[in-house]
Amino acid sequence: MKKDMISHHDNPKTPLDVAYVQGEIGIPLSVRMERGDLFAEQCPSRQVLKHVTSRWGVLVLVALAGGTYRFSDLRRKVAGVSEKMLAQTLQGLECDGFVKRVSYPVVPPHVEYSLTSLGLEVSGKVEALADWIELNLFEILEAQAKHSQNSP
Amino acid sequence: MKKDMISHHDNPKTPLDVAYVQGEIGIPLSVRMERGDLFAEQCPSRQVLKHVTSRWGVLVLVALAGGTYRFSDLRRKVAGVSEKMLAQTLQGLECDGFVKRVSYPVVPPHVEYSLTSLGLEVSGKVEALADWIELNLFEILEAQAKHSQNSP
DNA sequence: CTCCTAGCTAACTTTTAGTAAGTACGTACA
DNA sequence: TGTACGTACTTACTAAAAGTTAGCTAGGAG
Repeated sequence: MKKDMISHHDNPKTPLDVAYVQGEIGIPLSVRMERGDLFAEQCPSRQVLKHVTSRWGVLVLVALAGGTYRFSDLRRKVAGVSEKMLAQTLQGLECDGFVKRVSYPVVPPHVEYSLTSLGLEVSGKVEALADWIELNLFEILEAQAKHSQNSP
Repeated sequence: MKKDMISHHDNPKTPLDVAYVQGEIGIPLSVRMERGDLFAEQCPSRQVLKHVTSRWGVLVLVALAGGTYRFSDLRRKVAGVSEKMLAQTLQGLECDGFVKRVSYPVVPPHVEYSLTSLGLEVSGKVEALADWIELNLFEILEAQAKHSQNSP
């Protein structure tokens, strides 16, 4: 029976979904006027969200809100990040237009990273979230402790 | 020489870091008064951030801002999420005290999920970020396109 | 007697993150 | 002359996480 073959990956449902899978992105003005929809499975906004909210993406955006950094300085600031993941994260944010990369052709290499105006905007949102978590951390830890009492 | 043995994992530096690795969390009032520090490698705020900004965590928090949902309704709303990941995400958010789970002992099972007051607060921050991305999606897509021109 | 439902969990596969090592190349030091 | 250094990466490998599929529960409908 074929109708039992419905898998976990349901087909796209929204008009935007249909547009996305048909590769119509970037062309029609009617679509360009609409906003993204994160609840739509195929919406490219999910990729952007992924970059922004990735483990290191958040910290890099918050760090760069403080100004221009070199690669190694950024790595020191964002404690725990590996060179590979920092490079990968920065590339992701750069291709989304959030981060500007300026490379000077000298030896040893000198590369500066900073936020674009678009990046400064997301950074603000991300920083608000980060701040809230930092401020309410101990309230959260108390809630965690209370929760683990119920199911030890 | 031992000082050459500095690995990628640098030792904790901040006072909070030291407190965290020594397991002093939850006890001293002097620390309880301070806020978390996401730039500190060992700070528990990073775990909370991970739950909140996880791929499905964001979407679940935004969805639940719209009210109380059952498991399956949530799964329909958050298109693309598997049962396993939804369960895992909800458990993470529940143990951080953001989500309240109410289970009715009936067959078939009936479970309702909603935000706590703490959850409503983070949800606000997360929603602001999500909204910004949805609103500015096409500006971002333009930046992406411009970027891929430079390096095809 | 069999299937259906809702909300999971266990076993397995695929994707992603993390670790260590290597690359480039001009300068400084031995 | 050689070799060690510094910065910003990349590559190869391994550990961890996410995704997929299948199964469980127990009462009610057919």
